[in-house]
Amino acid sequence: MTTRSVEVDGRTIEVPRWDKVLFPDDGLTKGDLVCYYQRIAPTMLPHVRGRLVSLQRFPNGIAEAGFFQKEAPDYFPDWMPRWSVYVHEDERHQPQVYLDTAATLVYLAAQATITPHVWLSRVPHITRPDRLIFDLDPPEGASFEVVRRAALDLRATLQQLDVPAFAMTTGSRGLHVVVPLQADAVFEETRALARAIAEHLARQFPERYTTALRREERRGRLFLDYLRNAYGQTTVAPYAVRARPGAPVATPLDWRDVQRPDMHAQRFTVRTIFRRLAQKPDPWREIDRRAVSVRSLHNALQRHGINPSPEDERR
DNA sequence: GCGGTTA
DNA sequence: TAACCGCAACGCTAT
DNA sequence: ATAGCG
Ligand SMILES: [Mn+2]
Ligand SMILES: [Mn+2]
Repeated sequence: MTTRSVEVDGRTIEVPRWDKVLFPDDGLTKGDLVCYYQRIAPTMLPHVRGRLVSLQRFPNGIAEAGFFQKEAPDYFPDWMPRWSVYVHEDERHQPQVYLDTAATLVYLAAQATITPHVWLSRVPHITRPDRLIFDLDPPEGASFEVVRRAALDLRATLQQLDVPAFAMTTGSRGLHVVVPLQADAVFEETRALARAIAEHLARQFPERYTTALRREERRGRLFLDYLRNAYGQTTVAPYAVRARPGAPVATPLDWRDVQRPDMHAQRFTVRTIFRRLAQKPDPWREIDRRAVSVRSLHNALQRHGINPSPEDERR
């Protein structure tokens, strides 16, 4: 009927309901989504290859409820890469998909995966993250300007520590600030360091930032969210499409982009991202070459008197 | 989107 | 035969 | 114990 096949990496992938409109406001179809991921794959893959993925799927379009899916079902093709993952809550292992080639991205899009969310680590060392992330969203009622400022403040802090930092629009409300790591420590350690950095910045500007987990205690201040630095946690993949009107794309930025007063979380979309990439290459293309060891990060924090509180070092 | 379960 | 359903989960805090 | 939060 409306099923069409595409050829990717020498594989034939069936795309059911090729003409199904997934973004009603924009007229974007599943075919458009499939073509997007096929075209973005060369730029996107270096950032997501080997990462386990949580699928955010919308078979009936974004006007209907979607769902998340982590466990790889038996009906996914044999060639889709799977890794056995221990799930604490279930006290068992289960197969999950990790991203590998353009074909994996295209197959997931054909399954109406609008947004892949990825781990901070990669197969085979899934307990050792190669990313440290801060998630910055505007507090209730605040403008994006607050987020932009926070990202620049956080960058300044990291710069003082000689730690590389990269920024990305999330395509929804805020920004991610990302530090590339050499995957030489487990999540418990990286989360403690992220927390120490966040608490340091919140102490420096207590009227603007907070690390309080209790909502009520935040009182209009931006929450420096370090909590995603944990096993099994996912964040929106670089160059993923978001299930929102306009089909915004989570877009890696350079710091010049962040300095622009007109920057915002949904600045780039499926319809505009390739124009941007033609104008300037992927700002993150060197991110892995700049990875720092967690040991050096720890030492840099100590030199500056930024230490994990005793509570964080207990096991 | 699809497999499994229920009416 | 078709309608309906499920499909994620970590670490922490508050209750 | 369970529920809520990001
Ligand atoms: Mn489960
Ligand atoms: Mn966010």
